[in-house]
Parts: sequence; structure tokens; C-alpha cells
Amino acid sequence: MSETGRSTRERILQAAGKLFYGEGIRAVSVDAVAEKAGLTKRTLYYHFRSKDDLIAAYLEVRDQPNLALFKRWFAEADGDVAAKVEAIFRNLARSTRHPKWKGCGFLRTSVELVNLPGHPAMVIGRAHKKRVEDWLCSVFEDAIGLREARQLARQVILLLDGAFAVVLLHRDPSYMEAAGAAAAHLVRGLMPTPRRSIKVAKVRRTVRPPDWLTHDRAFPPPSAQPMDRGTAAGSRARSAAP
Amino acid sequence: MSETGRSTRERILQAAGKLFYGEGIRAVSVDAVAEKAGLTKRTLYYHFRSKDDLIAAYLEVRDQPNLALFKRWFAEADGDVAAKVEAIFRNLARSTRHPKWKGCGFLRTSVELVNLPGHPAMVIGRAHKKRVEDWLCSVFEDAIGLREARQLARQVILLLDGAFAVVLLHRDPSYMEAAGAAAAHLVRGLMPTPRRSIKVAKVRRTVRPPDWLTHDRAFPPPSAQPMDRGTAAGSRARSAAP
DNA sequence: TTGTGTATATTCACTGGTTGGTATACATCG
DNA sequence: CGATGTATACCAACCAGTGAATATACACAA
Repeated sequence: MSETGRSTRERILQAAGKLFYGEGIRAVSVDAVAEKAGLTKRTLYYHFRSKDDLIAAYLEVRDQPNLALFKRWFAEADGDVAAKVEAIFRNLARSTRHPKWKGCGFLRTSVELVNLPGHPAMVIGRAHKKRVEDWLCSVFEDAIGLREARQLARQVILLLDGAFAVVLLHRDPSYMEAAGAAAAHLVRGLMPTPRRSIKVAKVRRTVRPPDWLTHDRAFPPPSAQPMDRGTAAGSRARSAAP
Repeated sequence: MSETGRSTRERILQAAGKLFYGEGIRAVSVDAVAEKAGLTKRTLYYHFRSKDDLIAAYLEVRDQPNLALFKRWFAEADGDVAAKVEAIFRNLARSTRHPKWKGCGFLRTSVELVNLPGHPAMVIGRAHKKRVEDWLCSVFEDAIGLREARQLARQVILLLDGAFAVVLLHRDPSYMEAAGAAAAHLVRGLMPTPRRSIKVAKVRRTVRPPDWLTHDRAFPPPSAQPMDRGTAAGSRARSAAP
């Protein structure tokens, strides 16, 4: 609670974030995190019950900023919904060119904990992906009809996570753009208004619902309060590694 | 290589396959593999130079059978190419319901070795995925005569690998079927023959030229340079880092 | 048949190092 | 004082990989 206490905890989280994301959770020892944070392992264990707790905290920290980034990219893009969705992929493609980019931390963690489905980090990862999907779904509901929105959101998510995996494997950002093109095509195939005029549509045309414009500008939180934080006594299996 | 030698090697590979796929390569020790194979660790090291060699061999074994399975599912399915592609996803969805299913071993290994791009297992994994993509590409070229076959094959691969990741995370096979529907929709959108409406694609446009693949964006990008098309072919092989 | 040489195949016991996690004590501060 | 942090030192378990000895198979000679 003290000032030094909070900053220490955040220093640990920052070090853990860099190391876990950069090298993988099993490849990083608690000692390495402590050393990077500039303190002793014992101090780390004062702030976090276990390595598993630290892993969960590492993902939890990244949850909201990640979704917020998607929303920002979507909001700042011009064009219709399809173009805005594609803009997310385009921004992501730019990110993947950074040498420190290592795919999606949530997916990678879920792979490393594949046999611990109840691990708190897995719960957080699933919740995060669901949150992105729900946000996309709400976006599509506003622009299209209800029924296909869920399926469409899922398919965009599939392309997104597929691109994370494939670009990480091949280290070729063009896959991310191919995914964006596919996503835009899927969205456009379900859009009600025939987009014949290519030129005028720079800014959203005022289609029927006048409220969706305002609704689009101000993004409502997908759900009031997230995070069923808890099950702190998880204490699942150990993560051993060379 | 006497008779016993080969069978011993295969016993090791079988044990390694079950353990590596079931629990992950970093979670499984060499001792565990040796014990499961019913021999000593020293014997294992007689047949394989190192654990990394064993990992590579584990993936190499699965390369051809995996692709052959896709080809079989494709060949045995009825309907047009889109339906045949969708059949792959449907068969895969059935596979994911098996409790021992743990996603794609190639992708999972690439995640665990994310910082060793020159690792032999990574090379094998990339080659495998490329092989599946090339096969799909040739299917689209031969059966439909598509010029955009390469891009289409990549997008189907993206949906495939995305489904592997997402189904593994949520343990919900319906994502695999959603991916299949999306893939079929993408394929069908490029098929030359007049198409009948099937399933998901309810709203159907009647535009002839499938120009969406050529990265046309229906709306002009705000700034001049939309995206820098990277080298479409050629995956850069980064030099190994220890 | 028996003996011997040689390459293959396998085992036991071990190394040096790392792992997640602790016991204990010391420090700082309201 | 007592609560909150931090540090030194330590643990038992586990890790990938190895040295030295041995067991087995087979080829060839006497």
C-alpha cells in the first residue's frame, strides 16, 4: 500500500511482462524476473504468492490496454465497418514488424499452460478473447443484423488469432494483411448497403440509424465490470523448464 | 541399424510423440520420455543427439501423415471445392472433441521455441505449414483456375490455424465449424460457376470481379500509402540464436 | 565347433547447474 | 511497538547431458 510498495509491485510486473512476453513463461525463471526488477526473489514472493499468480497478473495487466488499442484503431480509421476492421489488421501488421513482437501473449500463454485449463491465467486469457469478440459483435450488431453478428465476430477473431500464430511462425507480416483482406471481405459480404459508389464514402454515409453514429463514436464498455479475480489459491501445478 | 535398433528408435519416437504433444515439449523431460519408452535416458541419447534433435524428429514424423489426412478428407468429401474445403474443417471439428486433442503440434512447438527461429523443429514446422498451403494453392489453381489461388490458400490456412488456437483456448469446437463456414464462403466467392446459396452466406452480392483479393479498398485510404506489400514469397529465415 | 575381434546397443551412476519456494533476520517507518 | 518491505542464505527436486562399463550381435578364422 505504501508508495514504495506499489512502485515495487509495478516494477515486478513490468519486468515480468517484458520477460514473459519476450521469452515465454516457462522459459523465464522467477529469479530472472526478480533480477530484472532489481530486487530479490524473496521480495518478489512477498508481493506475489507464486509464479502462477505472477503469470496471471502479467496477463491481467495487458487485458484492457489491448482491447483499448483495437478500439482506438477501429475508431480512428476511415471508411465503413469493413474498412475499419481491416484497419485493425493493418495496424497489427505494422506492429509485427517490430523485432520484439512475439505474437499474442494470451494465446502463447494458453499454449504453455495447455494442460492446466483451470489456471487463473487461462481464465483471464479466455475472458480477454471473449471480450474482444463481444466488442466486435456489438459493432456488427449496430451495423448489421443481430443473427449474423455473432458468427461474423467469431470469424474475424479466427482470422485475427490465426494471423497471430502464422505470422509468428513464418515471420511474414503479409499474412496479417491477407487476414485483414479476408475479414473485410466477410464483413462486406454481410453489409446491408450496397457499396457501389467508391468515392463519396470517405466518411460514414448517414445510413438509416442516426444513433449508431453516436454509438460508434463513444464506445460503450462491453460489460460493466470484468474480472472474476480470485481463486488466488490456485496453486496449480508447477511450471518446470530448462 | 539392426532390427532392434529401429524398433527402439520408433519406440522412443512414439513415446516422445505422445508426451510432447500431450504436455508440451518444455514440460516433458528427457527422463520422462525414456521412462515411457521403457529404456534408459542414456540409451535415448544414443539414438538422438540431444533433446532438440528429438523434438525435431517428433515433428518430422507427423508431417506427411498430417497432410495426407487433409488430402483424404478433401478427396472423400462431396460437393464443389468450397464444400470439400469445409469438409476438412468439419472433420477437424470432430477431432477436437477427443479429450486428448491438444491443438496443432507444429504451432504449439513454434510457440515454445519462439526465440529460436533457427531451431530444426521450427524449420520443420514452417515447411509443414508451407506444404499444406502449397497443396491448397494447387487445388485452387487446378480446380478453379484461380489467379488468386495463393492468397486464397493463405486465407484458408489463416482460418485453419486460427481455429486450432481458438478451439484450444476455449475448448469449443463450434469455432472450428465457424472457420469452415468462413473458408467456404471465401472460396465460393471466387468460384467461377454460378453459385447457389448455401448456409451462412445469406446476403449475396452479384459482383462479378472478385477484386477484393487484390487489396482494393472500397474507400480511398486517408493517407497516400496504404500498405507496403512485403515480399509475398520467400519467408525470411533468421539466423539461429543460441 | 569354438574362439576372437568389432561395431552396435544398452545400463548405472553421476555431473554441474537451475528450478520454485522458504527460514530467518534485518531495515524502515507510522 | 508492529506492520510493511527487503536481503542473505538455503532447500529439495529436477534438469539436460556424460563417462565408463557392459551386453549383444555378427563376421571370420582355426
